[in-house]
Amino acid sequence: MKELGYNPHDIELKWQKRWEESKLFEVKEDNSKPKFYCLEMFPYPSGRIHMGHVRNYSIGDVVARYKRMKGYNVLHPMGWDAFGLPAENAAIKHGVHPAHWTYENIDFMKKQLKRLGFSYDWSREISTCEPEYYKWEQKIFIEMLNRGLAYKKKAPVNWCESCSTVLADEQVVGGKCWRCGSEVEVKELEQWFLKITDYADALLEGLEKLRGKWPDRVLVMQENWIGKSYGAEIEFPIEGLDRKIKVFTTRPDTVYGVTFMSLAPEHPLVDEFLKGCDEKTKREVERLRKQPKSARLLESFEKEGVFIGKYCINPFTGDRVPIFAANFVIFEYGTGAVMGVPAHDQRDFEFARKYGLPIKVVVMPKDRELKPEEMEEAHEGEGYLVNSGPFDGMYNEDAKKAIIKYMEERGFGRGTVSYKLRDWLISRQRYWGAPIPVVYCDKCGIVPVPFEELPVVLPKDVPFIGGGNPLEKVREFVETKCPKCRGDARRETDTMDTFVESSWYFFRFCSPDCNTGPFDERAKYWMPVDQYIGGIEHAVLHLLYSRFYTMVLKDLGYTDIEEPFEALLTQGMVIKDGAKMSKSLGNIVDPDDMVGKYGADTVRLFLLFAAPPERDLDWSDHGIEGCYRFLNRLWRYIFMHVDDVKDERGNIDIGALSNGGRELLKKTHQLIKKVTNDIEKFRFNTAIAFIMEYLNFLYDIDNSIDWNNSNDRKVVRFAIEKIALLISPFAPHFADEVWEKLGNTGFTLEQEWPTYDEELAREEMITLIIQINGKVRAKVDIPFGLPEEEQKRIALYNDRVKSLIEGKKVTKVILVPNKLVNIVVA
RNA sequence: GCCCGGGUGGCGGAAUUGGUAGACGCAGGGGACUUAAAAUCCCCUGGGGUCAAUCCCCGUGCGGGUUCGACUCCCGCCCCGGGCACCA
Repeated sequence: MKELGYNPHDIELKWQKRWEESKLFEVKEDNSKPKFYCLEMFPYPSGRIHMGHVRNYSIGDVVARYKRMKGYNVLHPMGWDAFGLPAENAAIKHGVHPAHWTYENIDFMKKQLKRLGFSYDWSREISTCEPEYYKWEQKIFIEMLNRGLAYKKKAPVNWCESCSTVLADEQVVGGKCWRCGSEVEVKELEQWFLKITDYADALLEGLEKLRGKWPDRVLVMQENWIGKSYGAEIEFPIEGLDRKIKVFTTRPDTVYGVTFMSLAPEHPLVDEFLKGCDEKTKREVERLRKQPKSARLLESFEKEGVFIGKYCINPFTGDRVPIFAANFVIFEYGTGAVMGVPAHDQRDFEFARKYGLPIKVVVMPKDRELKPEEMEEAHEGEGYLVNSGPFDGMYNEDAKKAIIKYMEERGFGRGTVSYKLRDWLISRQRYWGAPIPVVYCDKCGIVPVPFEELPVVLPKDVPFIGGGNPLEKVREFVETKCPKCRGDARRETDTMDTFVESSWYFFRFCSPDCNTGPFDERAKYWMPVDQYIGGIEHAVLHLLYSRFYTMVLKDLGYTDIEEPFEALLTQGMVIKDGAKMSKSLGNIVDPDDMVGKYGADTVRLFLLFAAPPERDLDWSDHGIEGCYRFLNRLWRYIFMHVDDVKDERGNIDIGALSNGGRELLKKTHQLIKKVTNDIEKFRFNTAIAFIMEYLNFLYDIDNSIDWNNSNDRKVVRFAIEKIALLISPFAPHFADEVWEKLGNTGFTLEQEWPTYDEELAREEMITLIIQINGKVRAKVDIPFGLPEEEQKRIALYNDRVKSLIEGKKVTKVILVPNKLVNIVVA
């Protein structure tokens, strides 16, 4: 018997070659099998794969391989989110062309992924920077433009100076750029937007369908982001002018308590009123306007207002109400105007106290009497209306409805809803992105590029010197003819946000070679994605945009799918020494080093074993050592016995087994059951733990196996074969090597997932726990399934129990059959 | 402030339709093998008590409660991570 050491490097390269040669991972539509679309978020080709990628893709590979063995026709593609700023920054810094930089990275990272042995159908690989890809993105954009879903407007937008481009709201995190972390400023610019707000309700309702299949926190984050609130619009006439101020409020029940009005400093009415104001007031308002938006949005920021000399009339009371420009009012939210009710809104309360404005109580709590002069804070809770004319005495929740009805009948207000979600700003003033396919003509205005002329190809020859979009400097690109009138025209030089590419790439994977549209009927077979796996950081970015795009594609007639991702798994970060791996902390562990040292199977196994997928994973150099030891130990066991059992095929005669053989058979069925159930629940860590436990068991009973008994040997063969199949999703190279050593042909991936026999998996002996008053006092091994009375009797007549309960009164005996007896004594 | 997670040995983590707390791995200690080391194999390892035990007490962030029995359920807190937040 020769015993060779475990050599992951040789084994892994051998199987990777064979998988590739046999096109094992390539799939076609096949109606005879149920389909399963398993997708992991595709990477940005930044240069090297990092441990977070490896974790993400290891999880995905378990799912894809397991489902394949379960008989599904599995689509498991991979590609590149290839447009983006780092490529362009590299060009400016090092003088390499972004395309060159990107393709080199793709090349390198693809090799890394292949070396890890993931089961991707590489024939479907896509890179979003290719004209064959973004051509369709441009077509969809034009269709959106034609439907009014894409539009251009001048608006205050987020500007990142260090990236020298604008950002969408979702891409500003805590006032900082999501990519580079530098402070974002507000600029007034004319920009392209996508009308995601048209889909606010659909996006919200869609979340209901995803409940239970997406993590709750992602649903909550999207819900918060959409920020739907119910309320009313109320119109306040302006004194001495035939104009009205429209406010949005969620508390129409407090309208009788309005004592001032506040407008966002940017509100157009403020400009009008300022005309009649003195210089000091003008300067004050100007000062408020100049306060940086990011600072203004902090709760701790001082609330300031300026009286701008005008009054409006409360349509309910006829009261004269002074109008302020106030820095806490956000122009973009609601109507940019807020009615001030100091008695019932904390912020208004503070404002009123600061500027000496009256406080009028209109909602009285049940249990106490509010007196304005004694109040220390606003009463924002429930109560009954007072000082509210015809609504006095009404419970405030009922009053909301009654007041809305009242003003709707009289025409100065109505019930409405408001959203926090704003339209998606997609223009980027950078080169390395998909060109926005429109031209500007002095005569015809904004003209979309006709379909036949797509794609608008990104010119290759541009100067990368930094400072502004290089496309503007390319005359051959900018100077063009108007598609309508053929006159001189200017081409749009903004490119699209790279989140646009990733909003529909999962459709493209279904038919990546389609040249008649973004995708074809094959998408109907594959979509939706059955299991999507990626980081939580995309909760309101990519995952929201993709849902929006899918809905748009449905409305444009491209698909019937409503939600792109049927189920979502968000994996945690890989951290080291309590912090996220980063260059600055110097705690990066490079996957290549680990693969070089231990092999891909060990690296994958460790990432799956060290923590459940959704939780953060602490990288441990010792921990991976343990997984390597485990594979070595498993290898040794198998090669100690493989020659003895290799030819022992055929049915096992259970009656002819030794005790050891019978035990092993039972434990093997338990193994199949445990691993199967755990994978179904994404509990890969406990599945692997049980395989480890099983291996310890194999060593323990090695001497109890009757090696002269052919049936015992058959059981050992059975055990080794099942291990190979069960470990295949976690350590596929190892699995195929074992499979082959057993004299089998083909790949484990092509085998059926093992099934277990409930009867054979059952323990015939169980440990009965005997408690007295809830404390464990004895344990006794008894056969499974004894009559209940018998189990109680065994407990009560146990020697130790007898001595402990002697002289005491047994008041109750509780039995959990085959598990536990609790004897309650007085 | 509001909304989600989470708090279990020296560490990563097991165990919840309420039923042996600490599986598995790491680290640590002891032993075997070896001239030696590495590798491997075996044993021990939550805290405390007792000469010792197959014994007793304590123990799942804290304080109460429900229950024969609580890591698990309920009430009130504390701490950590994340999201939202002057949103009218």
